[in-house]
Amino acid sequence: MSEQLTRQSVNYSDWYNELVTKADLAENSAVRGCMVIKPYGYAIWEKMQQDLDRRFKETGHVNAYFPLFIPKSFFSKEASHVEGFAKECAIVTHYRLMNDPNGKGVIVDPDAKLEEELIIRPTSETIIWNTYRGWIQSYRDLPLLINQWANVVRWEMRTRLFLRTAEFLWQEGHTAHATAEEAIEETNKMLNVYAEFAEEILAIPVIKGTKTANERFAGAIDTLCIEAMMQDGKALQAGTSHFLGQNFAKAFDVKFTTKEGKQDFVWATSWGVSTRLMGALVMAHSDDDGLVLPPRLAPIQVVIVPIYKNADQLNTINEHAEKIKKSLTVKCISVKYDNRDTHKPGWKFAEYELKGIPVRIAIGPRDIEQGTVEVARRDTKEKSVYQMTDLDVKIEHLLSQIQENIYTKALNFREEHTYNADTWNEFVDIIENKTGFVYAHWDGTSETEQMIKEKTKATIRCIPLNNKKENGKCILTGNPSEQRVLFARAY
RNA sequence: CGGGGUGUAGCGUAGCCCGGUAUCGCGCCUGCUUUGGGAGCAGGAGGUCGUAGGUUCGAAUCCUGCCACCCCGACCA
Repeated sequence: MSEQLTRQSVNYSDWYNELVTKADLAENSAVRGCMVIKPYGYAIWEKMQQDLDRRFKETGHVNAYFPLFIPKSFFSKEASHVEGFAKECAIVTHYRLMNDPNGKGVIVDPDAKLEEELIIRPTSETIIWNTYRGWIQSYRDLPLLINQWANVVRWEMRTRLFLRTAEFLWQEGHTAHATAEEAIEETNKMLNVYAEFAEEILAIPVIKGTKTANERFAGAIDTLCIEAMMQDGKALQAGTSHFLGQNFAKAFDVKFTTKEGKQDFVWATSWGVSTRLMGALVMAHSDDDGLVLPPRLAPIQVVIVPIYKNADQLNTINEHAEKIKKSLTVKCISVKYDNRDTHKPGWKFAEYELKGIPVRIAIGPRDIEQGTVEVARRDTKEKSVYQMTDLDVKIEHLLSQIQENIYTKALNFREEHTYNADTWNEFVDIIENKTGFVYAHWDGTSETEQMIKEKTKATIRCIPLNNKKENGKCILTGNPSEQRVLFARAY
Protein backbone atom coordinates (compact mmCIF):
# COMPACT_ATOMS: atom_id res chain seq x y z
CA MET A 1 0.00 0.00 0.00
CA SER A 2 2.89 2.35 0.69
CA GLU A 3 3.69 2.49 -3.00
CA GLN A 4 0.09 3.19 -3.79
CA LEU A 5 0.03 5.90 -1.17
CA THR A 6 2.71 7.85 -2.94
CA ARG A 7 0.51 7.73 -6.01
CA GLN A 8 -2.26 9.14 -3.85
CA SER A 9 -4.68 6.63 -5.19
CA VAL A 10 -5.35 3.71 -2.92
CA ASN A 11 -7.15 0.72 -4.30
CA TYR A 12 -9.18 -0.79 -1.53
CA SER A 13 -11.24 -3.16 -3.61
CA ASP A 14 -9.44 -6.29 -2.40
CA TRP A 15 -10.13 -5.46 1.21
CA TYR A 16 -13.70 -4.45 0.47
CA ASN A 17 -14.17 -7.80 -1.14
CA GLU A 18 -14.07 -9.45 2.28
CA LEU A 19 -17.02 -7.36 3.37
CA VAL A 20 -19.16 -6.48 0.39
CA THR A 21 -19.54 -7.13 -3.26
CA LYS A 22 -21.07 -5.07 -5.94
CA ALA A 23 -24.64 -6.16 -6.57
CA ASP A 24 -24.99 -8.24 -9.69
CA LEU A 25 -28.11 -6.72 -11.17
CA ALA A 26 -27.81 -8.05 -14.68
CA GLU A 27 -28.18 -5.67 -17.58
CA ASN A 28 -30.05 -2.99 -15.75
CA SER A 29 -27.57 -0.19 -15.62
CA ALA A 30 -30.01 1.98 -13.72
CA VAL A 31 -29.50 0.02 -10.53
CA ARG A 32 -25.73 -0.22 -10.69
CA GLY A 33 -24.06 0.94 -7.56
CA CYS A 34 -25.97 -1.12 -5.06
CA MET A 35 -23.99 -3.37 -2.78
CA VAL A 36 -24.40 -6.81 -1.32
CA ILE A 37 -23.08 -6.86 2.22
CA LYS A 38 -21.51 -10.25 2.87
CA PRO A 39 -22.00 -12.02 6.20
CA TYR A 40 -18.63 -10.95 7.57
CA GLY A 41 -19.21 -7.35 6.51
CA TYR A 42 -22.67 -7.41 7.99
CA ALA A 43 -21.32 -8.75 11.29
CA ILE A 44 -19.15 -5.65 11.51
CA TRP A 45 -22.10 -3.41 10.72
CA GLU A 46 -24.08 -5.17 13.46
CA LYS A 47 -21.31 -4.49 15.96
CA MET A 48 -21.45 -0.82 15.01
CA GLN A 49 -25.23 -0.81 15.33
CA GLN A 50 -25.14 -2.40 18.76
CA ASP A 51 -22.65 0.05 20.16
CA LEU A 52 -24.27 3.12 18.65
CA ASP A 53 -27.70 1.97 19.71
CA ARG A 54 -26.52 1.61 23.28
CA ARG A 55 -25.15 5.15 23.18
CA PHE A 56 -28.42 6.49 21.75
CA LYS A 57 -30.42 4.81 24.49
CA GLU A 58 -28.05 6.13 27.14
CA THR A 59 -28.73 9.64 25.87
CA GLY A 60 -32.49 9.13 26.15
CA HIS A 61 -33.44 8.13 22.61
CA VAL A 62 -35.82 5.43 21.46
CA ASN A 63 -36.12 3.60 18.15
CA ALA A 64 -39.07 3.77 15.75
CA TYR A 65 -39.69 3.05 12.10
CA PHE A 66 -41.22 5.17 9.35
CA PRO A 67 -42.25 4.27 5.78
CA LEU A 68 -39.86 3.78 2.91
CA PHE A 69 -42.17 5.77 0.63
CA ILE A 70 -42.64 9.48 0.82
CA PRO A 71 -45.50 11.15 -1.10
CA LYS A 72 -44.09 13.61 -3.56
CA SER A 73 -46.06 16.49 -2.08
CA PHE A 74 -44.29 16.14 1.28
CA PHE A 75 -41.04 16.79 -0.43
CA SER A 76 -41.91 20.17 -1.81
CA LYS A 77 -42.81 21.63 1.58
CA GLU A 78 -39.32 22.62 2.66
CA ALA A 79 -37.79 24.60 -0.19
CA SER A 80 -34.07 24.10 0.32
CA HIS A 81 -34.62 20.44 1.23
CA VAL A 82 -36.25 19.70 -2.16
CA GLU A 83 -33.51 21.57 -3.90
CA GLY A 84 -30.88 19.50 -2.17
CA PHE A 85 -32.38 16.11 -2.92
CA ALA A 86 -34.48 16.56 -6.08
CA LYS A 87 -31.63 15.56 -8.36
CA GLU A 88 -31.05 12.19 -6.77
CA CYS A 89 -34.43 10.62 -6.10
CA ALA A 90 -35.86 7.26 -7.12
CA ILE A 91 -39.58 7.60 -7.82
CA VAL A 92 -42.35 5.00 -7.76
CA THR A 93 -44.95 5.74 -10.42
CA HIS A 94 -46.86 2.46 -10.83
CA TYR A 95 -48.10 -0.35 -8.65
CA ARG A 96 -48.74 -3.26 -11.01
CA LEU A 97 -47.19 -5.35 -13.77
CA MET A 98 -48.94 -7.25 -16.56
CA ASN A 99 -48.04 -9.77 -19.22
CA ASP A 100 -46.70 -8.15 -22.32
CA PRO A 101 -49.41 -8.47 -25.00
CA ASN A 102 -46.58 -9.18 -27.47
CA GLY A 103 -45.56 -12.12 -25.34
CA LYS A 104 -42.24 -10.68 -24.20
CA GLY A 105 -42.22 -11.11 -20.45
CA VAL A 106 -43.87 -8.51 -18.26
CA ILE A 107 -44.42 -4.80 -18.65
CA VAL A 108 -45.62 -2.03 -16.38
CA ASP A 109 -49.41 -1.89 -16.51
CA PRO A 110 -50.14 1.60 -17.88
CA ASP A 111 -53.50 1.56 -16.08
CA ALA A 112 -51.80 1.16 -12.75
CA LYS A 113 -50.37 4.65 -12.53
CA LEU A 114 -50.27 6.15 -9.05
CA GLU A 115 -52.21 9.35 -8.59
CA GLU A 116 -49.37 10.76 -6.59
CA GLU A 117 -45.85 9.47 -7.13
CA LEU A 118 -43.96 8.09 -4.16
CA ILE A 119 -40.36 9.01 -3.50
CA ILE A 120 -38.13 6.31 -2.06
CA ARG A 121 -36.68 8.09 0.96
CA PRO A 122 -33.28 9.66 0.46
CA THR A 123 -33.66 10.76 4.11
CA SER A 124 -36.77 10.83 6.28
CA GLU A 125 -37.16 14.38 7.58
CA THR A 126 -40.31 15.05 5.59
CA ILE A 127 -42.30 11.95 6.42
CA ILE A 128 -41.20 12.07 10.03
CA TRP A 129 -42.13 15.71 10.50
CA ASN A 130 -45.44 15.09 8.83
CA THR A 131 -46.00 12.39 11.46
CA TYR A 132 -44.70 14.51 14.35
CA ARG A 133 -47.44 17.06 13.66
CA GLY A 134 -49.92 14.59 15.11
CA TRP A 135 -47.70 13.63 18.02
CA ILE A 136 -46.85 17.03 19.39
CA GLN A 137 -49.41 19.34 20.96
CA SER A 138 -47.96 20.55 24.23
CA TYR A 139 -44.59 21.31 25.76
CA ARG A 140 -45.33 18.17 27.80
CA ASP A 141 -44.82 16.12 24.60
CA LEU A 142 -41.29 17.47 24.27
CA PRO A 143 -38.55 16.68 23.80
CA LEU A 144 -39.27 13.93 21.30
CA LEU A 145 -36.09 11.90 20.86
CA ILE A 146 -36.39 9.26 18.15
CA ASN A 147 -33.96 7.26 16.09
CA GLN A 148 -34.59 5.08 13.05
CA TRP A 149 -32.41 2.31 11.61
CA ALA A 150 -33.19 2.13 7.92
CA ASN A 151 -32.07 1.98 4.34
CA VAL A 152 -32.18 5.00 2.08
CA VAL A 153 -31.74 5.52 -1.64
CA ARG A 154 -29.89 8.33 -3.35
CA TRP A 155 -29.52 8.20 -7.11
CA GLU A 156 -25.99 9.52 -7.25
CA MET A 157 -24.49 10.19 -10.62
CA ARG A 158 -21.45 8.16 -9.76
CA THR A 159 -21.32 5.52 -7.09
CA ARG A 160 -18.43 4.13 -5.14
CA LEU A 161 -18.56 0.99 -3.05
CA PHE A 162 -19.25 1.80 0.61
CA LEU A 163 -18.63 5.52 0.27
CA ARG A 164 -21.44 6.37 -2.09
CA THR A 165 -23.73 3.49 -3.00
CA ALA A 166 -27.17 4.03 -4.49
CA GLU A 167 -28.75 2.31 -1.50
CA PHE A 168 -27.14 2.41 1.91
CA LEU A 169 -27.93 1.49 5.51
CA TRP A 170 -27.85 4.09 8.22
CA GLN A 171 -29.47 5.44 11.30
CA GLU A 172 -31.16 8.79 11.38
CA GLY A 173 -32.12 10.54 14.57
CA HIS A 174 -34.92 13.12 14.46
CA THR A 175 -35.64 15.13 17.56
CA ALA A 176 -38.07 17.89 18.47
CA HIS A 177 -37.48 20.44 21.24
CA ALA A 178 -39.26 23.35 22.90
CA THR A 179 -36.35 25.76 22.62
CA ALA A 180 -33.54 26.54 20.23
CA GLU A 181 -30.98 26.20 23.00
CA GLU A 182 -32.12 22.70 23.81
CA ALA A 183 -32.03 21.66 20.16
CA ILE A 184 -28.55 23.10 19.72
CA GLU A 185 -27.43 21.22 22.81
CA GLU A 186 -28.86 18.02 21.32
CA THR A 187 -27.01 18.67 18.05
CA ASN A 188 -23.74 18.99 19.94
CA LYS A 189 -24.47 16.04 22.19
CA MET A 190 -25.02 13.69 19.26
CA LEU A 191 -21.93 14.91 17.49
CA ASN A 192 -20.00 13.98 20.60
CA VAL A 193 -21.62 10.56 20.65
CA TYR A 194 -20.37 10.02 17.10
CA ALA A 195 -16.92 11.34 17.87
CA GLU A 196 -16.54 9.11 20.92
CA PHE A 197 -17.80 6.12 18.99
CA ALA A 198 -15.36 6.77 16.14
CA GLU A 199 -12.40 7.17 18.45
CA GLU A 200 -13.17 4.56 21.10
CA ILE A 201 -14.59 1.80 18.94
CA LEU A 202 -13.41 2.39 15.38
CA ALA A 203 -10.06 3.72 16.61
CA ILE A 204 -10.34 6.56 14.11
CA PRO A 205 -9.41 10.02 15.40
CA VAL A 206 -11.82 12.68 14.17
CA ILE A 207 -12.03 16.44 14.01
CA LYS A 208 -15.30 17.95 15.13
CA GLY A 209 -16.46 21.05 13.39
CA THR A 210 -19.11 23.12 11.66
CA LYS A 211 -19.77 22.96 7.94
CA THR A 212 -19.69 26.12 5.87
CA ALA A 213 -22.87 27.26 4.12
CA ASN A 214 -21.75 25.53 0.90
CA GLU A 215 -21.49 22.14 2.55
CA ARG A 216 -24.49 22.43 4.83
CA PHE A 217 -27.33 19.88 4.83
CA ALA A 218 -30.33 20.86 2.72
CA GLY A 219 -32.78 22.46 5.14
CA ALA A 220 -30.40 22.92 8.09
CA ILE A 221 -29.44 26.11 9.92
CA ASP A 222 -26.20 24.55 11.03
CA THR A 223 -24.45 21.29 10.17
CA LEU A 224 -21.86 19.79 12.48
CA CYS A 225 -19.60 16.95 11.36
CA ILE A 226 -16.74 14.69 12.25
CA GLU A 227 -13.96 14.48 9.70
CA ALA A 228 -11.43 11.66 9.55
CA MET A 229 -8.22 11.27 7.59
CA MET A 230 -7.74 8.19 5.45
CA GLN A 231 -4.36 6.63 4.72
CA ASP A 232 -4.05 8.47 1.42
CA GLY A 233 -4.38 11.80 3.22
CA LYS A 234 -7.90 12.48 1.98
CA ALA A 235 -10.72 13.45 4.30
CA LEU A 236 -13.85 11.44 4.88
CA GLN A 237 -16.94 12.83 6.56
CA ALA A 238 -17.81 10.14 9.07
CA GLY A 239 -20.95 11.54 10.65
CA THR A 240 -23.18 14.60 10.76
CA SER A 241 -25.50 16.30 13.21
CA HIS A 242 -27.81 19.08 12.07
CA PHE A 243 -29.57 21.91 13.85
CA LEU A 244 -32.66 22.38 11.73
CA GLY A 245 -34.10 25.39 13.51
CA GLN A 246 -37.84 25.69 12.94
CA ASN A 247 -37.58 25.03 9.21
CA PHE A 248 -39.28 21.65 9.20
CA ALA A 249 -41.73 22.57 11.96
CA LYS A 250 -42.90 25.50 9.85
CA ALA A 251 -43.00 23.45 6.65
CA PHE A 252 -45.10 20.74 8.31
CA ASP A 253 -46.95 22.99 10.72
CA VAL A 254 -45.73 21.34 13.91
CA LYS A 255 -46.80 23.70 16.71
CA PHE A 256 -47.05 23.20 20.44
CA THR A 257 -48.56 25.06 23.35
CA THR A 258 -45.93 26.51 25.65
CA LYS A 259 -46.09 26.62 29.44
CA GLU A 260 -47.36 30.16 29.05
CA GLY A 261 -50.18 29.00 26.82
CA LYS A 262 -48.76 30.43 23.60
CA GLN A 263 -48.40 28.63 20.26
CA ASP A 264 -44.87 28.10 18.95
CA PHE A 265 -43.12 26.00 16.35
CA VAL A 266 -40.84 23.28 17.70
CA TRP A 267 -37.08 23.21 17.19
CA ALA A 268 -35.53 20.27 15.40
CA THR A 269 -32.34 18.29 14.97
CA SER A 270 -31.36 15.35 12.80
CA TRP A 271 -28.19 13.28 12.82
CA GLY A 272 -26.90 10.21 11.09
CA VAL A 273 -24.11 7.80 10.33
CA SER A 274 -24.10 5.18 7.61
CA THR A 275 -22.40 2.09 6.22
CA ARG A 276 -19.87 4.59 4.97
CA LEU A 277 -18.26 4.08 8.38
CA MET A 278 -17.21 0.66 7.14
CA GLY A 279 -15.42 2.34 4.27
CA ALA A 280 -13.74 4.63 6.78
CA LEU A 281 -12.66 1.65 8.81
CA VAL A 282 -11.07 -0.04 5.82
CA MET A 283 -9.35 3.06 4.54
CA ALA A 284 -8.10 4.18 7.92
CA HIS A 285 -6.45 0.99 9.11
CA SER A 286 -5.92 -1.61 6.38
CA ASP A 287 -2.49 -2.62 5.18
CA ASP A 288 -1.09 -4.77 2.39
CA ASP A 289 -2.21 -7.96 4.10
CA GLY A 290 -5.84 -6.92 4.36
CA LEU A 291 -8.17 -5.50 6.96
CA VAL A 292 -7.06 -4.44 10.40
CA LEU A 293 -9.98 -4.40 12.80
CA PRO A 294 -9.83 -2.69 16.16
CA PRO A 295 -10.56 -5.36 18.81
CA ARG A 296 -13.59 -3.53 20.17
CA LEU A 297 -15.25 -3.78 16.78
CA ALA A 298 -14.04 -7.17 15.57
CA PRO A 299 -16.84 -9.76 15.41
CA ILE A 300 -14.15 -12.36 16.11
CA GLN A 301 -11.40 -11.07 18.38
CA VAL A 302 -9.29 -14.18 18.69
CA VAL A 303 -8.89 -17.09 16.33
CA ILE A 304 -7.26 -20.34 17.41
CA VAL A 305 -5.53 -22.43 14.74
CA PRO A 306 -4.35 -25.96 15.48
CA ILE A 307 -1.22 -27.37 13.89
CA TYR A 308 -1.09 -31.14 13.69
CA LYS A 309 0.11 -34.11 11.69
CA ASN A 310 -2.46 -36.73 12.58
CA ALA A 311 -5.77 -37.35 14.29
CA ASP A 312 -4.16 -38.15 17.65
CA GLN A 313 -2.36 -34.84 17.75
CA LEU A 314 -5.51 -33.03 16.71
CA ASN A 315 -7.47 -34.67 19.51
CA THR A 316 -4.97 -33.50 22.08
CA ILE A 317 -4.90 -30.01 20.64
CA ASN A 318 -8.69 -29.89 20.52
CA GLU A 319 -8.83 -30.40 24.28
CA HIS A 320 -6.36 -27.60 24.95
CA ALA A 321 -7.97 -25.26 22.45
CA GLU A 322 -11.43 -25.77 23.86
CA LYS A 323 -10.10 -24.95 27.32
CA ILE A 324 -8.51 -21.76 26.07
CA LYS A 325 -11.63 -20.85 24.18
CA LYS A 326 -13.72 -21.30 27.29
CA SER A 327 -11.43 -19.22 29.49
CA LEU A 328 -11.47 -16.39 26.96
CA THR A 329 -15.22 -16.59 26.44
CA VAL A 330 -15.68 -16.12 30.18
CA LYS A 331 -13.81 -12.84 29.77
CA CYS A 332 -16.31 -11.82 27.07
CA ILE A 333 -13.75 -12.23 24.34
CA SER A 334 -15.19 -13.64 21.14
CA VAL A 335 -13.19 -16.62 19.98
CA LYS A 336 -13.28 -18.83 16.94
CA TYR A 337 -11.55 -22.19 17.00
CA ASP A 338 -10.90 -23.19 13.43
CA ASN A 339 -9.97 -26.87 13.34
CA ARG A 340 -11.31 -27.49 9.87
CA ASP A 341 -9.36 -30.16 8.11
CA THR A 342 -10.09 -28.71 4.70
CA HIS A 343 -7.50 -25.96 4.92
CA LYS A 344 -3.88 -25.90 6.03
CA PRO A 345 -2.53 -23.68 8.80
CA GLY A 346 -0.71 -21.35 6.43
CA TRP A 347 -3.89 -20.84 4.49
CA LYS A 348 -5.80 -20.04 7.67
CA PHE A 349 -3.16 -17.58 8.86
CA ALA A 350 -3.43 -15.64 5.63
CA GLU A 351 -7.22 -15.85 5.64
CA TYR A 352 -7.67 -14.42 9.13
CA GLU A 353 -5.15 -11.70 8.48
CA LEU A 354 -7.13 -10.71 5.42
CA LYS A 355 -10.21 -10.55 7.62
CA GLY A 356 -8.42 -8.42 10.20
CA ILE A 357 -8.86 -10.68 13.25
CA PRO A 358 -6.84 -8.87 15.97
CA VAL A 359 -5.23 -11.89 17.65
CA ARG A 360 -4.30 -15.34 16.42
CA ILE A 361 -3.32 -18.21 18.68
CA ALA A 362 -1.55 -21.18 17.13
CA ILE A 363 -1.17 -24.46 19.00
CA GLY A 364 0.97 -27.37 17.84
CA PRO A 365 2.60 -30.44 19.38
CA ARG A 366 5.61 -28.33 20.39
CA ASP A 367 3.35 -26.05 22.43
CA ILE A 368 1.59 -28.94 24.08
CA GLU A 369 4.95 -30.26 25.24
CA GLN A 370 6.13 -26.92 26.58
CA GLY A 371 2.85 -25.58 27.91
CA THR A 372 2.87 -22.60 25.54
CA VAL A 373 0.98 -21.09 22.61
CA GLU A 374 2.10 -18.87 19.77
CA VAL A 375 0.33 -15.52 19.78
CA ALA A 376 0.34 -13.25 16.75
CA ARG A 377 -1.12 -9.75 16.70
CA ARG A 378 -2.61 -8.38 13.51
CA ASP A 379 -1.68 -4.73 13.93
CA THR A 380 2.09 -5.17 14.16
CA LYS A 381 2.27 -8.74 12.81
CA GLU A 382 4.47 -9.54 15.80
CA LYS A 383 4.62 -13.17 16.97
CA SER A 384 5.53 -14.28 20.47
CA VAL A 385 5.37 -17.41 22.58
CA TYR A 386 3.13 -17.14 25.65
CA GLN A 387 3.10 -19.43 28.68
CA MET A 388 -0.34 -20.92 29.22
CA THR A 389 -0.66 -19.58 32.75
CA ASP A 390 -3.09 -16.67 32.94
CA LEU A 391 -3.42 -16.71 29.19
CA ASP A 392 -6.89 -15.17 29.41
CA VAL A 393 -5.58 -12.16 31.30
CA LYS A 394 -2.67 -11.74 28.91
CA ILE A 395 -4.92 -11.89 25.87
CA GLU A 396 -7.36 -9.46 27.38
CA HIS A 397 -4.49 -7.07 27.98
CA LEU A 398 -3.12 -7.61 24.50
CA LEU A 399 -6.50 -6.79 22.94
CA SER A 400 -6.68 -3.43 24.69
CA GLN A 401 -3.08 -2.73 23.70
CA ILE A 402 -3.96 -3.40 20.09
CA GLN A 403 -7.01 -1.16 20.29
CA GLU A 404 -4.88 1.65 21.61
CA ASN A 405 -2.05 1.07 19.16
CA ILE A 406 -4.34 1.21 16.15
CA TYR A 407 -5.79 4.49 17.34
CA THR A 408 -2.40 5.99 18.11
CA LYS A 409 -1.07 4.96 14.74
CA ALA A 410 -3.96 6.64 12.95
CA LEU A 411 -3.60 9.74 15.13
CA ASN A 412 0.13 9.99 14.46
CA PHE A 413 -0.50 9.59 10.77
CA ARG A 414 -2.97 12.43 10.85
CA GLU A 415 -0.63 14.69 12.81
CA GLU A 416 2.19 13.95 10.38
CA HIS A 417 -0.04 14.91 7.47
CA THR A 418 -1.52 18.08 8.93
CA TYR A 419 -0.07 21.42 7.93
CA ASN A 420 -0.51 25.15 8.26
CA ALA A 421 -0.43 27.17 5.06
CA ASP A 422 0.01 30.95 5.02
CA THR A 423 0.37 31.66 1.34
CA TRP A 424 -1.45 30.48 -1.74
CA ASN A 425 1.62 28.76 -3.19
CA GLU A 426 2.27 26.95 0.02
CA PHE A 427 -1.36 25.87 0.15
CA VAL A 428 -1.38 24.54 -3.43
CA ASP A 429 1.92 22.74 -2.88
CA ILE A 430 0.61 20.91 0.17
CA ILE A 431 -2.70 19.95 -1.43
CA GLU A 432 -1.09 18.83 -4.67
CA ASN A 433 2.09 17.19 -3.43
CA LYS A 434 1.86 16.27 0.22
CA THR A 435 -1.85 15.55 0.61
CA GLY A 436 -3.43 15.89 3.98
CA PHE A 437 -5.18 18.40 6.20
CA VAL A 438 -4.32 22.05 5.82
CA TYR A 439 -5.24 24.77 8.28
CA ALA A 440 -5.43 28.08 6.48
CA HIS A 441 -7.09 31.46 6.69
CA TRP A 442 -10.23 32.05 4.66
CA ASP A 443 -12.20 35.25 4.26
CA GLY A 444 -15.50 33.60 5.13
CA THR A 445 -17.24 33.96 1.76
CA SER A 446 -18.81 31.17 -0.27
CA GLU A 447 -17.32 32.65 -3.45
CA THR A 448 -13.78 32.26 -2.16
CA GLU A 449 -14.49 28.76 -0.93
CA GLN A 450 -15.89 27.86 -4.33
CA MET A 451 -12.93 29.31 -6.14
CA ILE A 452 -10.46 27.40 -3.98
CA LYS A 453 -12.37 24.24 -4.72
CA GLU A 454 -12.25 24.84 -8.45
CA LYS A 455 -8.56 25.58 -8.42
CA THR A 456 -7.36 22.80 -6.11
CA LYS A 457 -10.26 20.33 -5.55
CA ALA A 458 -9.79 21.04 -1.86
CA THR A 459 -12.86 21.92 0.17
CA ILE A 460 -13.37 23.33 3.62
CA ARG A 461 -14.03 20.21 5.62
CA CYS A 462 -15.09 22.17 8.66
CA ILE A 463 -14.52 25.07 10.94
CA PRO A 464 -13.23 23.17 13.98
CA LEU A 465 -15.22 23.54 17.19
CA ASN A 466 -13.52 25.69 19.83
CA ASN A 467 -11.27 26.98 17.08
CA LYS A 468 -8.43 29.23 18.16
CA LYS A 469 -9.03 32.84 17.10
CA GLU A 470 -6.09 34.24 15.18
CA ASN A 471 -5.91 37.23 12.88
CA GLY A 472 -4.62 36.54 9.39
CA LYS A 473 -5.18 36.99 5.71
CA CYS A 474 -7.21 34.76 3.42
CA ILE A 475 -4.83 32.59 1.40
CA LEU A 476 -6.68 33.32 -1.82
CA THR A 477 -7.98 36.88 -1.57
CA GLY A 478 -5.78 38.34 1.16
CA ASN A 479 -8.90 39.66 2.90
CA PRO A 480 -8.87 39.70 6.70
CA SER A 481 -9.70 36.46 8.53
CA GLU A 482 -10.07 35.75 12.20
CA GLN A 483 -9.40 32.02 12.22
CA ARG A 484 -7.92 29.13 10.28
CA VAL A 485 -10.29 26.53 8.82
CA LEU A 486 -9.64 22.94 7.83
CA PHE A 487 -9.07 22.28 4.14
CA ALA A 488 -8.57 18.91 2.44
CA ARG A 489 -9.44 16.92 -0.59
CA ALA A 490 -12.31 14.67 0.33
CA TYR A 491 -14.07 11.49 -0.72
C1' C B 1 -24.19 14.00 -19.45
C1' G B 2 -18.83 15.13 -21.27
C1' G B 3 -13.40 12.83 -21.76
C1' G B 4 -10.61 8.19 -21.73
C1' G B 5 -10.44 2.75 -21.40
C1' U B 6 -12.17 -2.39 -21.25
C1' G B 7 -15.45 -6.74 -22.44
C1' U B 8 -12.27 -14.15 -23.77
C1' A B 9 -14.20 -20.42 -18.02
C1' G B 10 -16.22 -18.75 -11.12
C1' C B 11 -11.89 -14.87 -10.84
C1' G B 12 -7.51 -12.67 -13.28
C1' U B 13 -5.54 -12.91 -18.25
C1' A B 14 -2.67 -14.20 -23.42
C1' G B 15 -4.16 -14.18 -28.35
C1' C B 16 -6.40 -9.17 -31.96
C1' C B 17 -1.96 -5.08 -35.24
C1' C B 18 -0.68 -9.55 -39.42
C1' G B 19 -8.09 -14.06 -39.89
C1' G B 20 -7.23 -20.88 -39.83
C1' U B 21 -11.67 -23.00 -34.28
C1' A B 22 -8.70 -20.27 -27.75
C1' U B 23 -3.24 -19.55 -23.88
C1' C B 24 -1.66 -19.32 -18.97
C1' G B 25 -2.41 -18.65 -13.61
C1' C B 26 -5.82 -18.93 -9.41
C1' G B 27 -10.10 -21.54 -7.98
C1' C B 28 -13.06 -26.32 -8.52
C1' C B 29 -13.23 -32.17 -8.69
C1' U B 30 -10.45 -37.25 -7.94
C1' G B 31 -6.19 -39.95 -5.92
C1' C B 32 -1.64 -40.35 -3.17
C1' U B 33 1.91 -37.74 -0.28
C1' U B 34 1.60 -33.45 3.08
C1' U B 35 0.19 -29.89 7.56
C1' G B 36 4.81 -24.39 12.66
C1' G B 37 3.13 -18.97 6.86
C1' G B 38 -1.63 -19.25 1.34
C1' A B 39 1.51 -27.52 0.01
C1' G B 40 3.53 -31.14 -3.99
C1' C B 41 2.77 -34.60 -7.84
C1' A B 42 -0.58 -37.07 -11.26
C1' G B 43 -5.21 -36.96 -13.57
C1' G B 44 -10.00 -34.35 -14.64
C1' A B 45 -14.32 -30.95 -15.40
C1' G B 46 -15.45 -26.14 -17.09
C1' G B 47 -15.62 -21.25 -22.74
C1' U B 48 -22.61 -19.36 -27.53
C1' C B 49 -14.73 -15.16 -27.09
C1' G B 50 -20.56 -8.86 -24.38
C1' U B 51 -24.43 -8.61 -28.33
C1' A B 52 -26.62 -8.04 -33.41
C1' G B 53 -25.30 -7.69 -38.24
C1' G B 54 -21.54 -7.32 -42.29
C1' U B 55 -16.89 -8.83 -45.11
C1' U B 56 -14.67 -13.81 -45.99
C1' C B 57 -14.04 -20.60 -48.05
C1' G B 58 -13.13 -19.47 -42.81
C1' A B 59 -13.90 -14.19 -37.61
C1' A B 60 -12.02 -13.81 -30.59
C1' U B 61 -9.10 -11.33 -34.52
C1' C B 62 -11.27 -6.90 -39.85
C1' C B 63 -15.89 -3.34 -40.46
C1' U B 64 -20.70 -1.18 -38.49
C1' G B 65 -24.54 -0.59 -34.86
C1' C B 66 -26.03 -1.61 -29.95
C1' C B 67 -25.25 -3.06 -24.74
C1' A B 68 -22.53 -3.38 -20.32
C1' C B 69 -18.63 -2.28 -17.02
C1' C B 70 -14.27 0.63 -15.13
C1' C B 71 -11.50 5.33 -14.49
C1' C B 72 -11.63 10.94 -14.60
C1' G B 73 -15.19 15.39 -14.11
C1' A B 74 -20.08 17.71 -12.49
C1' C B 75 -23.37 15.59 -7.67
C1' C B 76 -22.81 13.51 -2.76
C1' A B 77 -23.27 10.56 3.62
